[in-house]
Amino acid sequence: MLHLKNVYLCHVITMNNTRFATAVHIMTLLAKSPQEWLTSDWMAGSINVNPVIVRKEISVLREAGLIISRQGKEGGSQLAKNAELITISEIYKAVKNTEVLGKKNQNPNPACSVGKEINDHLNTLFQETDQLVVNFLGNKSLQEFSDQFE
Amino acid sequence: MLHLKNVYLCHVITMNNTRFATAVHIMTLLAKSPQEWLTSDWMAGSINVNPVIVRKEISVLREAGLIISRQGKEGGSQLAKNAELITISEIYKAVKNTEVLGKKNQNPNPACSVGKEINDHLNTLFQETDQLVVNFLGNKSLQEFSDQFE
DNA sequence: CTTAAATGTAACAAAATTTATTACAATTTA
DNA sequence: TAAATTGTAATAAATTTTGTTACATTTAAG
Repeated sequence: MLHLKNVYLCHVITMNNTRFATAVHIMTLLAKSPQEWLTSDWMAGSINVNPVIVRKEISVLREAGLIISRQGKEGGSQLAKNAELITISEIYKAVKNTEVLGKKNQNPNPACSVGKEINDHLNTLFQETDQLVVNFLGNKSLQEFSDQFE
Repeated sequence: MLHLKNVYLCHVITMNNTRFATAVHIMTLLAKSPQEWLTSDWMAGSINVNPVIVRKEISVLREAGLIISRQGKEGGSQLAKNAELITISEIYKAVKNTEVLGKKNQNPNPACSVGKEINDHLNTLFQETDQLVVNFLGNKSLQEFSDQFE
């Protein structure tokens, strides 16, 4: 039997979370009120999550160049560019932190011919799948998405 | 000795981000040794995870009709059909229990026009994306995948 | 008949990740 | 100066994922 002692090294942040849904919600709110400076507290009330969660996600979207913010009284956030010019894939790429097919096992057995190569082949498959999703979302604009709402 | 009927209920395998990777690893091992009965302990040694994790995943793959198992001494698992006839999407669908774009927020504010509709529109987007991935993986056979290994 | 090796799976424990909360400095307007 | 807000660190709570133990059951072989 080929049994290695298990080593717990996995610190990969995964995507079993609401970050994409939260980010799309934020971006839709901003797209619906392009002239206003929406506050994190107000957006948190629409999403129904803690305002600090919203501020953290805004921080990520801002670093991706999708949002601008201003501090202080009368502060808030706006889209950095027209919603026609923002694709859903930009939002996805900003918040994405794992591949769509999940994570790989960390220490497959190198003494086994399958264990030795599996992660190389899974990497190829996972990356191709990610690219497919990015291309798909790249054809959808934030404007189109937000236009669906009444 | 009590002879209780051994009923295997409550199959809830919780969300597992390495589940697809583990399942593909198992299926590749089986595809590489089509006439052997591989044991869960041996496969666990190749993947380098706990044997019970492997048995749980085998149970799911068996229910999906992809694997057959036999118990007792000399027991183990085999593919239920030729690797040419198994697609990667079948493996994906068997183990998948979340959408590729993640989770949705559970209680967006129904008093907000965006909060009220967001999950309907996200559902459409998430389902379309899932279908895209399934179609992509449906064009790849297990045989092709395992043929990549030396 | 007995023993050994394997599956099947429940129950529980541990680890990792995600989400929420608290606190407060800094910024900005009035 | 006061009020409202962002930005972020630190930490706690909740949830999910992964691992472990235990043991009934099944099967082959001596």
